[in-house]
Amino acid sequence: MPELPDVEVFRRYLNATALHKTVKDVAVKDAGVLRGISGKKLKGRLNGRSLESTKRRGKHMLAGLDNGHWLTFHFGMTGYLEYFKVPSGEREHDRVVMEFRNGYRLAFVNRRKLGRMGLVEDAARFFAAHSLGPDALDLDLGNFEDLMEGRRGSVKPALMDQSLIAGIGNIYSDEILYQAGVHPKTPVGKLKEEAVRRLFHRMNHVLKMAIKRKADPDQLPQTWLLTHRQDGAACPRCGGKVRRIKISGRSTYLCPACQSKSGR
DNA sequence: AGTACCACCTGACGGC
DNA sequence: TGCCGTCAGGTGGTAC
Repeated sequence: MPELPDVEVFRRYLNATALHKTVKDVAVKDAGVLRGISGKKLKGRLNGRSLESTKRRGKHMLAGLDNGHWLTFHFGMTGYLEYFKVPSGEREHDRVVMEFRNGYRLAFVNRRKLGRMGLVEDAARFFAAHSLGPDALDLDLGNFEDLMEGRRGSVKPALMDQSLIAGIGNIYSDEILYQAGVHPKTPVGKLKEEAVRRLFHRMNHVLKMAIKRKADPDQLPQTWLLTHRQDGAACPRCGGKVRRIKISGRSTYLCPACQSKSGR
């Protein structure tokens, strides 16, 4: 699930729920998701503190504590946040749960344990340690053109390279390429100037629209490829067949009729 | 520099 | 029904 739009939705969710509340206790249900800190230490550092702000870069989210330190979240493929007072039923995938003095809890939920949480003093150093490039939504056309300039491989791996541009994953890279009419295997160097511009504009459009629709696939336009990710499905634009191919082991969906390798 | 593959995890689904 | 392989939107490390 979590690419840039999803993480942005989580960030706004935390802003709307768990800010400015004093932490009473922290339950680390699975220390395996922690990085760089033990469960005991995390607990000690959070108790009595509160979350005062949030920031996001790509798929990473940080929550600023009232002592200047940062709680870090990465959601992996199945992570999300949930704020609640009374647990409804079994909560077997909660990995870390913070409890506040008001009786509410914020759970870091992660079915597959591919997500990560940590605590750092320096946000910039954290981003650097993960080799994160600029956030996809912080770029202007000139930045984007500069990043593509001199890039060697195919365009899809470039869009997904977090050290180049942070935030775009498998799903949204396919969507951006589809809307721009560019084949995912097109070498970046072969993209016409006009195609690079289209990619930039579609990137912004897709990410912003997805955030607006809460990154909920059910609310995303039926004209998008996203809602037709199935081999043999009808392309919403031309009625041709959507195909699934593999690019470095990841499923890639495209409409071969709409997406040309020449980059047009 | 860029790509492919594996590992890390759990669960859903289709075929037999 | 049970078993098996495959697939799923994440990253990090290694090998080429």
